[in-house]
Amino acid sequence: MPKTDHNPADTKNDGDFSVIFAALGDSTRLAIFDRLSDGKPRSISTLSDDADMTRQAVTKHLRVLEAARLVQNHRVGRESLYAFCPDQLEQARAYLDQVANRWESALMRLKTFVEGKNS
Amino acid sequence: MPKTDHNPADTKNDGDFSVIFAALGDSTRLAIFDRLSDGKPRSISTLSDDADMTRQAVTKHLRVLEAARLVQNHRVGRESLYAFCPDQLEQARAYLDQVANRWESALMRLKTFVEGKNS
DNA sequence: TCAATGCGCAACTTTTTAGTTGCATAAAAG
DNA sequence: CTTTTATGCAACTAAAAAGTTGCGCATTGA
Repeated sequence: MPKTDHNPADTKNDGDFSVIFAALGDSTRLAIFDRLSDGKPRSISTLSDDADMTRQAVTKHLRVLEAARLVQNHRVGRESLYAFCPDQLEQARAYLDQVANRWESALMRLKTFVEGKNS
Repeated sequence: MPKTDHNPADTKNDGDFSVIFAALGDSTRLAIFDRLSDGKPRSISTLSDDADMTRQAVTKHLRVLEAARLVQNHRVGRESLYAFCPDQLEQARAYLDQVANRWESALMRLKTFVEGKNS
């Protein structure tokens, strides 16, 4: 019932990417990430100003983004600045490209198959 | 505190994309989506075989993917077949490209600025 | 016809996530 | 030195997500 067996390298293969997508899968977090993509680091207070929720809530969202390594944090003085971090974005893009390519290949095979039958 | 005001077109702008990412933000769903990218539609039972959870749980995941329009469903006989659906994948890719481009532009501006100071 | 297969629906439990409030502390600004 | 600003931590509530079980029904195949 569960599985034939459990290949350890199997489930962790895409589990990595799902963390990135999960982090982006909340409109508040996506808005923050989007906003930080202009390269300017911002403090928690600044990011909270347009967020119609408490600063604490925003803090939690920022930590989710940080845990997914989509943003980086460094403290300067009394402020905690969050900055865009491009690495995982690239990972996500590469993964989606891979999936899209697999789909394209499937389309091509189908096309070839159909054409073969018609000729 | 909450906000200066609430621009109606503002929050819904990326809320659309967050639905896609949320759907992919679960390792079970991402694995299913990944698997279907080979173009072959599969039944719920088939997809449940490698999922180490109940068929009902898989069904729920499939409906989340369907609601995000990442997969399509059509029933044939007693089987409910789920098939890959490329449209929203393209949307997600386009969005990530856009963010990446904004980041690149920011980098370029910074580079130009620094070079300007050094000369 | 009868058993097996594939699903759907509904009710339910468990776990996570989102968000809040209250309080304490460090840094800046006056 | 006092006040304001920016943050952190902890405990808490509320709501959504993940997953289960039980049952009933339609399709398929023997």
